[in-house]
Amino acid sequence: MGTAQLAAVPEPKYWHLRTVLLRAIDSEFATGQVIPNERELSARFGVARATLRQALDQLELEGRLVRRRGIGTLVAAPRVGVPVSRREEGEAWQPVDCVTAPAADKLAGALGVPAGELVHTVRRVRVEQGQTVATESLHVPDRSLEQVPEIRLSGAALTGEEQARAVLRRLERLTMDGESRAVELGVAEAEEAALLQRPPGTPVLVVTTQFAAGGRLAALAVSTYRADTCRLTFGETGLVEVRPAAPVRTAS
Amino acid sequence: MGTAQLAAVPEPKYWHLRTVLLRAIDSEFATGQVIPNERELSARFGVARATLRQALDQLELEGRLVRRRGIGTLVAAPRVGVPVSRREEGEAWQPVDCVTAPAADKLAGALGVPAGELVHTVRRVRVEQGQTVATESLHVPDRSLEQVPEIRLSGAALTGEEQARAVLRRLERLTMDGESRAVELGVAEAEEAALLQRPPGTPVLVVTTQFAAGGRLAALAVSTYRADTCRLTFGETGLVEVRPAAPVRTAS
DNA sequence: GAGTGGTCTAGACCACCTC
DNA sequence: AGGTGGTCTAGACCACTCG
Repeated sequence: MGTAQLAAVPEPKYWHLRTVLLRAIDSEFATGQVIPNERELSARFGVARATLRQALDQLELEGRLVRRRGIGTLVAAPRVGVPVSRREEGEAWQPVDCVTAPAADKLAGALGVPAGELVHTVRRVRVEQGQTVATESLHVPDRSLEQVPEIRLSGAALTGEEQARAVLRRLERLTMDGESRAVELGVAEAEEAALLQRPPGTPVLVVTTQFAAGGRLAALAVSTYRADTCRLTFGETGLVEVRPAAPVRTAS
Repeated sequence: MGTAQLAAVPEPKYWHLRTVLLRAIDSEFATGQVIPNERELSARFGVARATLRQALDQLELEGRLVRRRGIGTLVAAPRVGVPVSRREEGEAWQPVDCVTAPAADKLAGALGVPAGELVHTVRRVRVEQGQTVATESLHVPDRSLEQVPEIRLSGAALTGEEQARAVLRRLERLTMDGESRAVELGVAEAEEAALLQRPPGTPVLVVTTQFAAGGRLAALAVSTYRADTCRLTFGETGLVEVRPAAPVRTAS
């Protein structure tokens, strides 16, 4: 008779380890507390250090652990809820600099303008609770600002940050029809990783926002949020205070 | 792909490898094409297989590669845009089953009802282009449906799927005030991973949706989307087509 | 059976931090 | 100096897929 053996295969050691460690940090450790070091844990569980690290990698991806070189591995704080919308974001984002240059092919295609068109790219960072949680490149074709009077402060050369503020102020005067967003998983490359104070390869949530004005694409923002510390929130804020602290698994 | 030199420098080998491989799959390989196997690549680049795998891990996390045991490593197709909203989702989700049980502490807390309250949990999967891209647990406290007449089809016992459809139909008749969403990174555990046809530990985008009716939380949905293949889209759909990406070719 | 990716080991050295 | 996590090696065996 057909004996269907589905669970005949034992689960990998690193996955079992993850489960054990997850229970441990949920019950025996407090946020911010340092857990035993990797060499001790691997000895205690009787596995190679690489195997233990595989389990820690998982928990770090889930935002449950933070590893600090030279320090140790800490239990992570719950993720911060970060509202994603143009409202009430004014204070959250800090302009860093701005470059104005002809658009490369790829960027021009994404903006729907001819290659070589002049585009302002504003770089901003978002700081939440004293920590940089996101960086953004906001691309604004110069033609989008044609109707908006230019802002001239002085004859002196503007710093990058001043240029950024000038572009943002002009953009604010545009009446926007709406926004369209996409969210996907990515990794931070060198420059972004540095701004986020994380090593290259750090997982990030990439939010692409299209701003429409006059039925056309007026600007494009590419924001990258630290996936380990951020929970992006959308829609009516403060609808219900309830927050599912941990992912809710079915209670069968 | 060419045998590139590894610059002996500050950045880790695996990160440099990732860059080299990324350029290669962008320029020399088509979607769906199998790249050389790990042992050959590690030999060609003069690194240990584990190091090469670290680079492939990154590219897989970015959704650029797909690894299939026994087959090889393939260049992934661009991510699918998946609209996230209650509109036009009717067809996308397929009910699987439904369990009705008293809420455990954690779930009750998330729903804002007393522990032990009767809660319907509808399990659904979302199929896009023939592939399961998401699973969802939709939690509906029975008290939310009090005002909606129960649907009685027969005296016979209903299958899980029939129960699910019944709950969904009743839920549809509620007038909703709005929805509030959060998106964060997670990993799929055993059951979810199986539904998504992926191994445990697979990165997923977890979307938590709160449905409000009458100023109260009427239902809570926890949806997990495959992070490797999905790009979640919000807001006005079809505003402008987003997708800078790279030239897409397909292997025959 | 041959080839693939997945897991695991037991080391080694490095970069970073604190004392 | 001593401890931590980060990187890297050179193997080994396993699970899966295919011809």
